[in-house]
Amino acid sequence: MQRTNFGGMACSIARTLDVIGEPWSPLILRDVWVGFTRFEQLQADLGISRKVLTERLNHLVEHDVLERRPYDQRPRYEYVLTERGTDLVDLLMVMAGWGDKWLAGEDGPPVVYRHHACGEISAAGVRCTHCGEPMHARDVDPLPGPGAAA
Amino acid sequence: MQRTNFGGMACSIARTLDVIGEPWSPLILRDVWVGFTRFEQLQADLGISRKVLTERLNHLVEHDVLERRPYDQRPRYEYVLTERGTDLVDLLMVMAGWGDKWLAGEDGPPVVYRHHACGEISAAGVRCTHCGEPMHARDVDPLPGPGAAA
DNA sequence: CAGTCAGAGTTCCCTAAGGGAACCCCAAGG
DNA sequence: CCTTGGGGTTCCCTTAGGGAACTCTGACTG
Repeated sequence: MQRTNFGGMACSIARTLDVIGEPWSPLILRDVWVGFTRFEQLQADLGISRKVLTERLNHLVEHDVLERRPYDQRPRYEYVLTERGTDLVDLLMVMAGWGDKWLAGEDGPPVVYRHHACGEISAAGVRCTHCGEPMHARDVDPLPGPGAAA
Repeated sequence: MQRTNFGGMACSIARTLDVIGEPWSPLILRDVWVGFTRFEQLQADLGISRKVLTERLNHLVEHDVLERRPYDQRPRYEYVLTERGTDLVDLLMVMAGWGDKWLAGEDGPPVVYRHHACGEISAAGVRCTHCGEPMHARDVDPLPGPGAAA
């Protein structure tokens, strides 16, 4: 194998990258999320090579992140987020937040997010699912888990 | 250019990918985070080609995610997270959470995280920085921001 | 003080993956 | 029955990743 396969590593980050770590995959998910769900739309919006788009879509469908389904009597298909894929949008929002904070420059962020619950333009923050307090790099200790390598 | 450059897109996700979207980059950051900070350590732990490791480290240093600094009188260097880099660990924790949830299988997660604030084994969750309520794919509307393309 | 050693890269060759353009297939519609 | 448009395939070319060998540098070692 030429490109190293991360899927077999005993690391959930590596395994996640095996699913969505290839170039373009997160942008494809972003587009599907915001409503560009068809092959031609994705190709036009992203400017991606059709060959690579085909490969990525197949990969994402195989890994149950997207579902391919017909939207017409004719052989026309759209791609929609599965439950797994919908969960990945959390990751996209955190990515967008980092880019907004560190890379947006003078003009400010190109896209903002209105949160339905409070109605405000806001951003995604990371918190502990147990106690609800902020959870950042220095706030945790990584420890071997049950699935650790023998 | 052969590999498409995402940095010029009016999208913070694309811009973030321009910084850490290449293969191996997130795993390098993970390793630096948990304490593998030197060239030889990274190479041995990841099994990455030395050539590619050199390229990735330079790229991450250029983008101010890592800092290269000497740790000896001899020409020996270690890589440490900058403030930008430390912020990126949020992203890694969300990635790990997704992998734990969807890819860990029977054995459970290979690594778990103990949160200092509450002392519990926990996970990273995404919440609105404004109101503190959960913030997922269906909870937001993306809208054009001040830095939107003309 | 020549020889060795370890860390931190470079260099080179080979293969595979991305870019781009052209081509193909199929079902409707005119 | 010819065109149109969505959704891909195919082909060729270039570049990026893998892997192994090589280099450079400042200690240590006898």
